[in-house]
Amino acid sequence: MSNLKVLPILEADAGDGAVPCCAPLSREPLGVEDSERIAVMFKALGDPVRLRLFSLIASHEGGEACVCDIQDVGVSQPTVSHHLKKLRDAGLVTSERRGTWVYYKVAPPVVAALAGVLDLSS
Amino acid sequence: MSNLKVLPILEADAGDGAVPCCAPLSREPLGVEDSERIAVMFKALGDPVRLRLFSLIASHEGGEACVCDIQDVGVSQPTVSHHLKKLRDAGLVTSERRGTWVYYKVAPPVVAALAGVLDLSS
DNA sequence: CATCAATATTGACAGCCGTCTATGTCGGTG
DNA sequence: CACCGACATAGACGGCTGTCAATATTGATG
Repeated sequence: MSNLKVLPILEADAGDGAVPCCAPLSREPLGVEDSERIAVMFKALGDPVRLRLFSLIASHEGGEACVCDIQDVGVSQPTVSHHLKKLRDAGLVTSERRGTWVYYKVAPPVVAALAGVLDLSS
Repeated sequence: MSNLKVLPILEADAGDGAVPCCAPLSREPLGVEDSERIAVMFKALGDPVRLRLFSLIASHEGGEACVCDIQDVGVSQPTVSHHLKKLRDAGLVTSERRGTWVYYKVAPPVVAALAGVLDLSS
């Protein structure tokens, strides 16, 4: 059995605990290119509102959430939309329109990548 | 045996894989307070130069590095110093003066906290 | 004490970022 | 087609951030 768990969202997607993006932080220093790519993800999570939005999406039933479910974070609706766009541009979430509503969910490869950076692969 | 590894730096420090700071991102939404505290860490890692500096410290022999060992990241010396201060203010690293040199190392509780946020505790 | 090497601090400046209001777009409904 | 609700985009604005050159501080060394 696997003692190693990542996000539930990921478990349904792939059984590998492999590092999909780059070397772990603690093994060898990040190259310039890797650091730029990964910093984009950390930067996106580096705002309290965005972190809460991401958390709300990740913890929502089914691993996805409608904007209307998560938009009560203390800022205006356009600001929420702006932050969700940033999360999407950073590759952390994906969005899909279904009728009137837009659903966001955590992008599967991403959290695995972050986990890999923190050295969880072995 | 433990299938679960965190940073080597941490392994020597504590055997627990417990969550030291807050609920994992994927289980329940982060509170306002938690999100602000954790966002500080992500934000500090959200700059390519700081991420490289952190990686250089984490991957350096003994888990610590002198500034002179890691300051070749393409920016001026004051800028390196500025970034190291930011990492320290974010609680990601600690610094210690030994003679002429200043040594930085990864703050043990921190990476465990980040790992906890990404849900690696169970 | 004078000097040097390693690191930190200060001050300045351009550019990015988070926020808002106003407005646009798109789908559903009558 | 007209209207409404959900969400996105545009534009503006104040504040923060990354960078540098210049200077200060701190410890070792002669």
